[in-house]
Amino acid sequence: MQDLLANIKIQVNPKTYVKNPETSDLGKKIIQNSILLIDEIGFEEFTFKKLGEKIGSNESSIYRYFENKHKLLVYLSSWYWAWIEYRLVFTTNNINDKFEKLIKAITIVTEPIEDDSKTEHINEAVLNKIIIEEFTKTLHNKHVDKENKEGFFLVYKQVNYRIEKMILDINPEYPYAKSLVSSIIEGSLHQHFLKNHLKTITNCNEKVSTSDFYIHLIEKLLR
Amino acid sequence: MQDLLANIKIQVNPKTYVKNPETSDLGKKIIQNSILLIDEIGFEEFTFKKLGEKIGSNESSIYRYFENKHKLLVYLSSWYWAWIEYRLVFTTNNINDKFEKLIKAITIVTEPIEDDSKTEHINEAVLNKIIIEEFTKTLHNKHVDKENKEGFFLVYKQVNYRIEKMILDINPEYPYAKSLVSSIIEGSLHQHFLKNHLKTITNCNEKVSTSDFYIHLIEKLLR
DNA sequence: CAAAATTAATAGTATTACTATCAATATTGA
DNA sequence: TCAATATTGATAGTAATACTATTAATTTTG
Repeated sequence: MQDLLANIKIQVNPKTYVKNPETSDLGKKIIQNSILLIDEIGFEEFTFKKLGEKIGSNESSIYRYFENKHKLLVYLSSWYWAWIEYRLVFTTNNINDKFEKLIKAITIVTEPIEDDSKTEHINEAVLNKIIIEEFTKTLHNKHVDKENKEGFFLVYKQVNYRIEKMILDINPEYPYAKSLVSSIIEGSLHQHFLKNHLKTITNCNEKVSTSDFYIHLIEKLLR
Repeated sequence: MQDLLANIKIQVNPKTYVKNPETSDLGKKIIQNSILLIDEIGFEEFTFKKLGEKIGSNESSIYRYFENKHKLLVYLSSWYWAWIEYRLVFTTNNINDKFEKLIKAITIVTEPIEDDSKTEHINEAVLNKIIIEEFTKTLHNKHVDKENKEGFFLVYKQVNYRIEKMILDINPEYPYAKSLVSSIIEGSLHQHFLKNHLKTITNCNEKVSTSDFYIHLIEKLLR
C-alpha cells in the first residue's frame, strides 16, 4: 500500500491553484510546510508571510501558486479526500460480503490516521489533524455555491456517493442513505474534534474509537 | 409559549461581552442588526464598521459592547442554545412516555425555526440561519480550549446532556449516548447546510425534513 | 550558453481590527 | 432641577493583513 501510493499522483482540481505546486520544489515546500504551520498556529493566524518566513521564501512567490489561503486550504482538503477515496476503493475492492465492504469503508473515513506514508512531502497524520480542525471552513463561507459549481468539492462528494451506493446495495429500501453517509463522514470529524476539545459530549477517547460508534450504528440500522 | 418567552430573559455568559447589550437601546440594536448583517454578507465579511454604518452608530461604540466579532458570534450562539434549551425543557416537561419525550427533544433541536416570536429584538428564524452557516466557527478556532474553560459553551453542552439523559433513560445499556446526541445536534445543522448548498449528499429537502431522518434513526437504534 | 522561466526583494495600497482622546448628549440621583 | 456620571459619537492613529506591481537575481531548459 505504501509503495503503491508512492507511485500514484493524487489529482487536485486545477482551479484551486494558480500554478500546480507538484511541479516544483518550492511548490512542494509550500504544501508540506503549510500543513505543518496551519497545524501549529491555526488557519486564522496562518498567513502567506509567515509561511514564507518558515520556508525561507518570499510572500509574493507563494501568491504565484495560490490566490489566497482559502484556496490553499481547499487544495489541501481536496488532496485529503482524494487520498481517502483512493484508500477507500483500494481497501473495499474485491470484498464480496456487502456488509463487510461497508464496514471497511466506514472504517476508512472514521479511523484516525496513524502515520504518514513517508514517501511524500505530505504528512497525512498532520493533514488529518488540520482536516479535523479546519475542513468545515472550506464549506462554511459565502463562496460555497460558486465553488461547488466550479467542482471544488467533487472528490468529497464522490466519497459520499461511493458509500451511499454500498448502503443501497445492502438495503435499497433505506430512505436516508445520502444523509446517513454525509452525517457519518462529517460527524466523524466532529467526534474527533470533540475528543480533542469538548470531551464531555462524546464517548470517543483512547479506548473507544469513533469507528466503533459508527460501526455499531450502521449494524443496528442496516443489519 | 410566545407570551411566556416574552417574559423570560435569556441569560448569556457575561464573559462574552464587555457591556451587556440587553441593558440599552444601542445594545439591542447591535444584537438585532448583527444577526441581519451576518446573514446578509456572511461572518467573514462582517465588520463592526459595516454594522456601525447599518445602525447609524459608531464603530468605537460597538467595541464598548463586544471585544471583537468572534465574541459577538459566541454571544449570539449562546443566546440561541439557551433559547433552544428553554424550549426543550418546556416542551418535554410532563411527558411521561420516555420515547415520546425523546422524539420531542430531537424535534426541537433538528426542526427548522419557522418564525420569530415577534416579541423581541431577536429574529429567531434568521438567527437559526446564521447558526446553520456560522456556529461551527465558534468552536473551530485556536481559543476553543480557553473559551471552553471560561464556560462559553456551557449551554450548548447542557442541551447535549439533557438529551443524553433521555436516551439513557430509555436504554441505560446503550454505550454511545453522548456521541449519538452530539452527532445529532451538530449533524442536524450540517444537514440543513447541505440542503442549502450541497443538495446531492443529503436526503433532506422541502418534503423530507431533517427531523424525519433523525427520528427514524433513533427509532431503529433504541426502540 | 543563451533564452525563458522562476524566484527574491522591495515597495506600495486598501482594508481590517483595533485603541485613544475628547466633545456632545443622555441619564440619574440628591 | 441641576450637577455629576455615564454613554455615545467623531476623529485620528497604529499595526497587521491581504494583496499587487516592478525589477533584479537566479535557475532551468532546449
